[in-house]
Amino acid sequence: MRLTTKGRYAVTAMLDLAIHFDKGPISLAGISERQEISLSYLEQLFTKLRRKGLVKSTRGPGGGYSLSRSAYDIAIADIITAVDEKVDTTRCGGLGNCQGDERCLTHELWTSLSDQIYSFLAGISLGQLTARKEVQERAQKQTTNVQKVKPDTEQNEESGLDTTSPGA
Amino acid sequence: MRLTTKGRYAVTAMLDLAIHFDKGPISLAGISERQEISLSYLEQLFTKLRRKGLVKSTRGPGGGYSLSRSAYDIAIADIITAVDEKVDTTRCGGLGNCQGDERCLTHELWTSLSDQIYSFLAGISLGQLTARKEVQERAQKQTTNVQKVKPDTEQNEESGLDTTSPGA
DNA sequence: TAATAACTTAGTAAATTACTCGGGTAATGC
DNA sequence: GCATTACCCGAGTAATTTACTAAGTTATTA
Repeated sequence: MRLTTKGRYAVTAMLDLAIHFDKGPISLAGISERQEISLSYLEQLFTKLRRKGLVKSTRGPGGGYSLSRSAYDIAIADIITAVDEKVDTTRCGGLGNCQGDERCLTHELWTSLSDQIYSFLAGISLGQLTARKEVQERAQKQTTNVQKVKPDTEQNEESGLDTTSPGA
Repeated sequence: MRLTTKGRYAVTAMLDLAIHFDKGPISLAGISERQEISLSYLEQLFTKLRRKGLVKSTRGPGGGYSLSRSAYDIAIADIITAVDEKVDTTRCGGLGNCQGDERCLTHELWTSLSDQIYSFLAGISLGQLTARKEVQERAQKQTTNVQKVKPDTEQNEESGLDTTSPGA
């Protein structure tokens, strides 16, 4: 299976969306800040996620993205296949032409591994993840961290430079 | 987890070794022909496999490699970790510093996925694979195919050029 | 001592990944 | 209605990794 940072970023971003579901559309700029993912890269990922029907978008000021259905109806496998195209560990892409026209010695091994991974990721939903305690705690922390770095909305750049710095 | 053709080649080569275990040391040249893997690349892989103690080598004519222990005591996971270094799907390599010093939102998800994959591959031995019917059949075919291509041992290059060619 | 085959190191083309850049376009609020 | 916000889209690109080659050296056997 193709498991790269692309898939990881996509899942992280979708989880951010699921966590802030109650706050209306979530801007990519916000996700970018909280999860430290480049905005342009997020745009690419969300184009795919939208085309696969996992999210819907709202344009204009106050706009952003939201989940197209319940977080409990979106499996991690859905997200990864949406951005990574295929979940497959074989060389031949499951076609069985790994060695000339024939299957290679280990063809069946990789197909059953692929099945295994897919089942695992298909069995976990975004909703389940949001319910986990460590996820909630970390999400809380991320929100306050971002607020600390950007006190208001970067209107006056020197506002944070007091003598009593929050420091350590 | 890092699952590339490198790991796949290593498993295929080791399986070839396990299948021809009874024929004494197996040369990399033979594996290269049967499995269609570049000889130099095999040499690199077997350097790692030897250092990890999975195979032992015999130098000189008639030499080659053989499994260092029973094929039933070598798990697929052993082979892949030997050549790919790590079985891990996290970005941080399991260190937990995926986002600054902290863990990212999805850290635990990837660690449990990694565990899942590892367990699967640790539960399958080379010996189990050799026992499978389709593997045996395919191995048989590979041997005869190679013999057809190289009738004797390429001593006289023109020997195959008869008027009654074997053709289709 | 000549052939064989393991061993070793260095390098490299091709592919992929993870981005950036620059320009759109639709919706909203003043 | 016009500025702003934020989605939308495609092309390009630096860095990394993969898969592989080249060119040797060392050990063993006949």
